[in-house]
Amino acid sequence: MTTKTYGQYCGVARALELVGERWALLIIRDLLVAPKRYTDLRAGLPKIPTNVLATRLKELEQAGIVTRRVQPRPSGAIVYELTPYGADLDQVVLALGRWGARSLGELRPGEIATAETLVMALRSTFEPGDVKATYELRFGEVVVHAIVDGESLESAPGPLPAADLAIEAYAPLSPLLNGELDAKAALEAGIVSTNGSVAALARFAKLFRIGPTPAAD
Amino acid sequence: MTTKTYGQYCGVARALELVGERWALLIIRDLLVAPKRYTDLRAGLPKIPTNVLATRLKELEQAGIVTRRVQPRPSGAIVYELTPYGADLDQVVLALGRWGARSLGELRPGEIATAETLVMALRSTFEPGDVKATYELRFGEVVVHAIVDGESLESAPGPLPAADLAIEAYAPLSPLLNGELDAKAALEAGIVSTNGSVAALARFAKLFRIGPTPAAD
DNA sequence: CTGGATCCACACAGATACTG
DNA sequence: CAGTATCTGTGTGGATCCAG
Repeated sequence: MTTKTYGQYCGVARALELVGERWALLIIRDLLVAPKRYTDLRAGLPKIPTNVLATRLKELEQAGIVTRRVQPRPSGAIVYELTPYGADLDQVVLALGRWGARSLGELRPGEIATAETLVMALRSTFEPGDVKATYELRFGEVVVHAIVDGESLESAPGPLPAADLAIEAYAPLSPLLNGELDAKAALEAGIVSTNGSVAALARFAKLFRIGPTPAAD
Repeated sequence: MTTKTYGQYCGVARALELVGERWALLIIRDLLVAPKRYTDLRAGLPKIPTNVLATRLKELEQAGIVTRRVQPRPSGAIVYELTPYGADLDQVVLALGRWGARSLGELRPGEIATAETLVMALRSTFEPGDVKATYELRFGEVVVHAIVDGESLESAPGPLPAADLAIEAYAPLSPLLNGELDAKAALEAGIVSTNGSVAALARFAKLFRIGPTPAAD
């Protein structure tokens, strides 16, 4: 947003001037998971017009939120990465995701779920405790993992072959993600399948606030 | 946003579809402080085109975020109020305000500070403790108060005559609001004046994470 | 193939005037 | 007070094209 100000001396207004334009926070969401190239961003946001993506990246770079880096040869690739300042938007994105997930109903036609979305969903619903465990979560082609060690969570795209619990989730994912269904019921309803015990699944569900009544078997 | 979707099965994307349009979160910010009439909203957002305000209110009402209520006679006034669902956006607005406040520099020409902004700034920087105190904060015409009782904070527009500490703040407010100046230095630099002790001011600064090194005298 | 730039059509925002 | 109407301009969407 170049000259489009809200005319308010206010943190909320300033934030919206910087990252309030269309697509900006979705680009940032994807960069919060990992640095990415232009093409990776396009792949994760298939509906973004290429000129809008290019414009946003320039604006975000100008605002000091994103840096554009050219990889050393031979790759020579151009990588977009969040600055520490931009990375501080994680709390904003997580709060938005928590709130918006409640309005997630059925997967609508033409709508996609990416690994970045699943990673942010896990991060936004994580509740620190004293559990130590590793998980792999699959949703069709999309595979992410989570490594929980007490207070800390590390979640990223990709499998985790040695995971304590591997979960296969099917659409609709929303009842699972926003607490309308508990883990045991989800298993029985065939919404998830797992190669672990129901107890392990319930522990997973509790860690990530999935399901209103995490049941142990 | 009626038919403008991001094509992503994602809480962040859904949230942005609901409240990501221009002015929407600023309207919500003001309604988080208190229910308001159309004219009150206009007064707090002088730069919003009236047709945009009307459109947003209709969209937010349709989305179940805002309700439109007609007061009983004789007032007959129309009041806009957040639903519980809409009120849950407080964490989003507070996170945005915290992040954006860091980019708040000088008060720019034509820019205004409202009571709603100050209230949200206090709420977003509050750190629970075991302090029990009341404050009145004045910034020109704008007056807000804060009542702290341990974990709980109640902050709203308007004075609080019996406040333990009354603070008069002058522009630029930003060094005070985003931690570039400590309370004692702010007092000495004439950025604030107070009818309380420096110790009380330092306690206020610490409660609201104002200033890097809350100094006691 | 990556990393964009260019062009066009249009919906939405901005500004202002007007009304029940 | 609480909006609607109208006009204009810019940002967005969508498609295509281009250079390294």
